[in-house]
Amino acid sequence: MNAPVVETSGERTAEHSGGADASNSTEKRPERAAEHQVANERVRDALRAAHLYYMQDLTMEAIAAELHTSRSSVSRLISYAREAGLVEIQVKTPAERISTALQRVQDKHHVTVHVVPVPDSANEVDRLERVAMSAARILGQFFDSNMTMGIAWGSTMSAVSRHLQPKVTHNSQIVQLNGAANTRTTGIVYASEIMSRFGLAYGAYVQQFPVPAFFDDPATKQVLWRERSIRRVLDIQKHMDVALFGLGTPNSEVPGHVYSSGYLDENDFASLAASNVVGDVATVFYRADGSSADVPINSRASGPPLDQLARVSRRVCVVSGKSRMPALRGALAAHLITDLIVDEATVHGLLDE
Amino acid sequence: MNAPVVETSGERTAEHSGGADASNSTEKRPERAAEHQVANERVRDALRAAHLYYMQDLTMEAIAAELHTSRSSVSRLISYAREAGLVEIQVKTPAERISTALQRVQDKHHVTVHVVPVPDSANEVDRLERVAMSAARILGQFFDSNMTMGIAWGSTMSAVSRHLQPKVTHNSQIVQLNGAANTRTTGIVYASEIMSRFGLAYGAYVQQFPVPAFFDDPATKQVLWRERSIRRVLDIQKHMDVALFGLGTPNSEVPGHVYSSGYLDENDFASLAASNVVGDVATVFYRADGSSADVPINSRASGPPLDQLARVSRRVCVVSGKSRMPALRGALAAHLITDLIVDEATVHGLLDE
DNA sequence: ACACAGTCTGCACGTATGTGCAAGTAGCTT
DNA sequence: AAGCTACTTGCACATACGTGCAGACTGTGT
Repeated sequence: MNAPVVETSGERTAEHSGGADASNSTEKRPERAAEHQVANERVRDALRAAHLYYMQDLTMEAIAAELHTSRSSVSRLISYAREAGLVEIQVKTPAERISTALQRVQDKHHVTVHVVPVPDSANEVDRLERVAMSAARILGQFFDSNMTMGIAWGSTMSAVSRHLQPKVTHNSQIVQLNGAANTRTTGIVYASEIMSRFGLAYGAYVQQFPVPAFFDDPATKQVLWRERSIRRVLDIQKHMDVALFGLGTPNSEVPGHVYSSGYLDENDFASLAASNVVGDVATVFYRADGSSADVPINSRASGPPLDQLARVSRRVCVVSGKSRMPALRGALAAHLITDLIVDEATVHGLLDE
Repeated sequence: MNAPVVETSGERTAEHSGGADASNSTEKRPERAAEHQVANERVRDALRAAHLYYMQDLTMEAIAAELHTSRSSVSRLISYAREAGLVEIQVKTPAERISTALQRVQDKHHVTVHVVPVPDSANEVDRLERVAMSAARILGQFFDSNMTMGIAWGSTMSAVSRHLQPKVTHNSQIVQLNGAANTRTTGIVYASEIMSRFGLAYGAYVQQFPVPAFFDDPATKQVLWRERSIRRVLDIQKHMDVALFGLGTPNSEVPGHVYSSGYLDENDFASLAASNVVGDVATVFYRADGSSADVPINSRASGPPLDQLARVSRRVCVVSGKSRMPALRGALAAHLITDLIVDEATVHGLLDE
């Protein structure tokens, strides 16, 4: 009932041991019940151990004595508690520690900036990895029971998905914002993997969106968008509470997934250049001033129009690397972002205006 | 500007090193500024270290390299970050883990119960200490900027105050709910110490309440209550956002402070017995059914009437030890509590109804 | 009943973190 | 400028924690 479910065809990622699996769901078979009981006790003990450890500052040795077990088991219980999201750790930045320059940026764009410290020496890959890890942990604060989160999968989201902190939620769902298929693959495996990880971490239903990232013919999109199965997903997208996305940029050394995997051809790139495009969110392109109207490719894009996106109440953007700065400025201009998770160096670039 | 301030006469507790002190506040002397700068940098580094440690899972060794310092300094920075409340750790209990019996109690009394695990073998003193520690950490979630918290000091509150987790708040205040003076001492030192610790932990202003715990003559109270200086405090009490209190009980092996320190004489005890009193909150007594009308001593008590208390939006009660069970039942009957922090054994007793 | 696979446990060891101490540093006083 | 105090730093050691491994245990299939 609470296990994550992946709808629509698509491979299911192999899961880590211990996770409840929704498949084979003949319910209430006796072993299942016993298994459930055992898992329950484990959670019980983990919760108790975590409480004693984090709230009462006991050492694991002392906790072991109280639980009549070994210290190493306690260590494992507490690890489990953390992994299962029973323990939540936040680092809070007091308001007065925010530089006035950053404050000005925040006020101007109505955005909350979460700065991720990364040494200047780090390469782009490490940088992304670390921003993604921080983002994954911050995200838990934005998502809760009864909510819908839309995800614009891509290389940044893939990194985020690999570091998600589990959190128990009920009646929540994850919806894919843009299609994944291209001329070479159906893209479903890649996108599905990302989506599944989100679903698994939050115990949320996953709504996939089985369409190409870009249509060849806008008319096809128009037609398909009238299908009820597709409209159902579009409708969920329209009502999402949180949108999570990275930024694509045509000029990065580490180009977004969309720019490097056969989604676009030479004509397309020429067209983007002609329209002065600086970036995209979920396959929808925009210019430096934030405008996205009259960019030809957008009529073939599978992602939500930017003005629709801007109506979502929380819009979380994860950005790493200075090469995405133009894209970031454009996204801010378009008011696409309410919460920005970004590495230190990129923020500094942003402040020089 | 943000330093805690203790108003009204009363000794100031010696503070730990490093704490900003509000005394001698000739502002903007150059050393102060320099000192401030240094403290600022420390917070900056601590924040960064904490971020790298808790959000990015780096080892202290790695963080030391990034910060160009030694591993031991990083260890100290992270300790500092925790002590200063820059890091917040919560252990969350998923809803489905709450037993149905407890759920019933919660629903019946409109109360959220926070169960503190304590081994049955623990003695009353340890028990109190551990409940207090948990309470202190949970409390941070209830109190924030622009809020007023009322505190009914006593032995439980004293224990809580010793374990408070600092949290940065602005424009918040702590108000004392009942007087402290008795026939033997002014009680100010003891109460002031508790209050100060709260003020220090949250950076809140402290409003003391310099009256006796119990008046000899109700008329004196009536008169004093008309004084503007007193009415100012009473007014603050009336508008508090959070009330925090323990429970007194006449029949405990570890009696509440109020019962053991010369606040009451033999006649008083006889009177309490005659009225079938089972407990008190902030010097105001009540019976098993929660009623407090016509308990003679209440007209001489310095704490807020219970019906006034019950109008506060969040009312946090900390209880440890089965001996307080009758007092707890009474307090629940009187709807005095919205959040109950209590040890496991006592909860179990509560469930047997 | 037996063998097998999967899981859990405690031990022993290795790694990571906490802390007393001596030396160093900065600001203040004389 | 010297001397003082209060504080910070890194080292070396002490403690606490994480984890591979072998044995115990549980449930399953033959």
